[in-house]
Amino acid sequence: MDGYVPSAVEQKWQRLWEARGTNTYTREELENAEDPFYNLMMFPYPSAEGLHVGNIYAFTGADVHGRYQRLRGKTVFEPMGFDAFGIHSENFALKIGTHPMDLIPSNVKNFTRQLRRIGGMFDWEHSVDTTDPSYYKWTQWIFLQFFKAGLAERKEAPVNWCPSCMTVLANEQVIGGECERCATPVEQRRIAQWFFRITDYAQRLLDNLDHIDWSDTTLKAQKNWIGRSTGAQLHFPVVNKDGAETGTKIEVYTTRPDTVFGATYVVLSPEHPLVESVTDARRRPPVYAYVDTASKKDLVARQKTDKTKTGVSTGGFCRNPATGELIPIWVADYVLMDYGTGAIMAVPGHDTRDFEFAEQFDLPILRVVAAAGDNADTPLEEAYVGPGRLVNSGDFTGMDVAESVEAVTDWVSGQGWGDGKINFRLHDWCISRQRYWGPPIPIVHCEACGPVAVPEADLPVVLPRVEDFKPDDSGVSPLARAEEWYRTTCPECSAEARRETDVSDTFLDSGWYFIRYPSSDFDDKPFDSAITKNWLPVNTYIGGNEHAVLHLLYSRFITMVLKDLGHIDFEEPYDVFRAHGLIIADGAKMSKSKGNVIVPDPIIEEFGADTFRTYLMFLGPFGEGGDYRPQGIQGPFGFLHRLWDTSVSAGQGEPDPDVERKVHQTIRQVTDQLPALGYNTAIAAMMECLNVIRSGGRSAVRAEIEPLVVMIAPFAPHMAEELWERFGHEGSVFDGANWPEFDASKVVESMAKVAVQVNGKLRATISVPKDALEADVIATARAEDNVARHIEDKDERRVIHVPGRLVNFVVG
RNA sequence: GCCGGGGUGGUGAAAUCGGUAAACACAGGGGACUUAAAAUCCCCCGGGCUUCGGCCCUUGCGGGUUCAAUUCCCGCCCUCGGCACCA
Repeated sequence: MDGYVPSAVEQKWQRLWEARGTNTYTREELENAEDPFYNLMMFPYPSAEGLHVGNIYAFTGADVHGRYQRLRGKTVFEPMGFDAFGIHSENFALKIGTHPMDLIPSNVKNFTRQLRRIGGMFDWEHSVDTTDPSYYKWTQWIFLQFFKAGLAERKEAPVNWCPSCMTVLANEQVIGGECERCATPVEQRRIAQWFFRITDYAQRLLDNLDHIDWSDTTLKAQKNWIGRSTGAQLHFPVVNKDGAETGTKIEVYTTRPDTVFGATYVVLSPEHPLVESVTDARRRPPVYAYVDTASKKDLVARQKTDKTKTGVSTGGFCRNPATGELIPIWVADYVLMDYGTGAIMAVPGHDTRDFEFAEQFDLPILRVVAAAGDNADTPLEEAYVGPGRLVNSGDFTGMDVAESVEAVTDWVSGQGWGDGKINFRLHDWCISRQRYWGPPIPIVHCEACGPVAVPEADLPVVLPRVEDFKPDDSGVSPLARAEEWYRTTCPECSAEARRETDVSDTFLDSGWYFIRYPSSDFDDKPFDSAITKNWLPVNTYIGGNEHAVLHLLYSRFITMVLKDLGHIDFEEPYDVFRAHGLIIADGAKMSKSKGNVIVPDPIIEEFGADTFRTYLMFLGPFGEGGDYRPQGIQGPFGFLHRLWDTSVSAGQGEPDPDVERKVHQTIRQVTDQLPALGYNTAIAAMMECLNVIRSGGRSAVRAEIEPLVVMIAPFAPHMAEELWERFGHEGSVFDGANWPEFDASKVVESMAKVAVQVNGKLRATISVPKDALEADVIATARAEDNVARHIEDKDERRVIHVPGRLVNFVVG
């Protein structure tokens, strides 16, 4: 008998798959595919280190799903590509002094080699590389569709700026107000940037969450991120020194319009346009100084919540429209310009932030909500935000807060100084990056015509190879130094003009790649409509929850817009999304600094890809991740060896009835668990089954072992192919609906094991016929020595019988 | 602070429409086979007590509901991930 040699089997089948085109499709095959199943996984960023275990874990879990669908007879399209633009590649390239245009291709090559080695069912004929001009040509095309539809606009926005690195920093690169690399204090700068108007779609992005089948945690993350809140927008009239209205009104947004009677001051954000006009002449120096300081702070420090509140009085006043009283106007950086109207009515009695601020600056705190047991004069030790009744609130005094929001809003809008309003936390999507390594934004700036779209026929706007791509003090992209590149003529008036020198965000690259995959061989269009119709939306998308918000939200948004513009006929890109867990080592996230990074190549070398895949799927629930322990791989390794030995030595003949029952039970369980991504328990069930088949050293007949070979195929595809061939089948196990069926009549047990308890404590276990009468089961249970001992001399109060599970005697 | 996971043997974990807690596997121990080793097969493996029949305790902690709670309810603690003054 020949033994299992993983490397030989794996090389053989990887060669055969490639030669036969087992996993690749031609254009005609994609057009005509029957029962198509688009199995998508999040494409990787091809780092210089190569694939890490986390990647392999995610891809294997997704590949298992695709292979299972294929064994069920679906035509499964499972593409793989590379998300290779962006700041990570660029910083790494700068660090090692290699140009990203040289670095990325070699990383991609290495990734491809590793990906082939783990035995994924990837269609390499339909790969994408976001840095390839043939791909980003269409990323630019998408930008143009947004631009033409009025969904892309240029406006000033603050960014983090490190004066030492001379670069724009992302929020996560600012640690404690300092640059993560050089510890220089970070400043804020205002730069004109391109935005996509995702907030126009906020409500739809939220509503659709109700009818897509996604992991619950992901849905919740999206919901929170969109952050819909209902409230009201109120106007507070500004008054002059004599108390007369100036005609200017401060718009505030509040979710608690019912507490307006308790608004004892108003706060403007430092960036608010009314700051200047409401400030009293004598208060200008401190107010301007405060605004100046606030604008210099980096964006992260600006939003820190644990610092003590700062602010400055403007000396100006406005009228609380509910009480008619004059209240002061302050400026404070705890009010953010980007949310609501950039101004708030402060209700210190019932908002913790306002309370804190009022204490700090000795502003009046008024109670307008009383909890049960409190009255209008009960002093407030802290802001009260709970339920209760309105007090000190004019005609509304006495009303329950549960109804008061609506009632006050109605009153306010009747009075004409406000209206109900819905707000979203979601901001417009800033897609500009003042960086080099990304697709140039396809816009030409012309003195006369303003920003003009590059004609689609002129795409792609190729990113030029510039050797000096280091960012500098200008705060604009390194492309702004490539004069021969950016100088051009206006597509509309032919005057001298200048190209946009910002590149776009990588989330734009990854926002539509799944649409490109099946059409990746078309040069003349981003996607073919017939193929797109046949394959999209994606059936199952598997990826990490770290992308629960941004990537998934942006790709939903792009899909929605493409639908509205008539390019596609669906608006949600992924029917099913499942988040996988994180793989950790020694109870901690893998990281170089901890020295617990698992390098996959030597493991595959030693045990083979099939064992590695099976182990990764076995070590914990796929949705939750697990702890990688090097020794644990012995389990699946031994299991696959035993499965091999059992298969190659299997004889002909009738299956043993007990073994056959176990096999059918196993088919049922695995068929149940695989589509639900219950991989670890499915593998355990197969191990258990093999243990029964081999128990006492018995050898199997083929009918007993063959279903197991097919069921292990998603996990150990190479080995399954080899054994399938040795069983005498033609071609690949994955060509055809070869998944085994279980026979319900062969699953049932004739005897049931029943637990016998006395007062809930286990006293015996009995075996009774499955269809035994209740009276007989109870009689058998009562007759057990150890049961009889515990119930004699006692009152029997109740007997509980759960058929097939237990009998419980309640005595006392 | 808020949102979302999660806390079960020496270890990774299973079992959550309430019904025998610890399946499967790793590590460990014992045995069979072998000249030997590997492989394979069999047995033990949460803690304590035991007259070897069993008994008691045990799913982060404290309460509760129930004949019965890892599972449901209330109040805590710890931990991981995400968000962070969102008015």
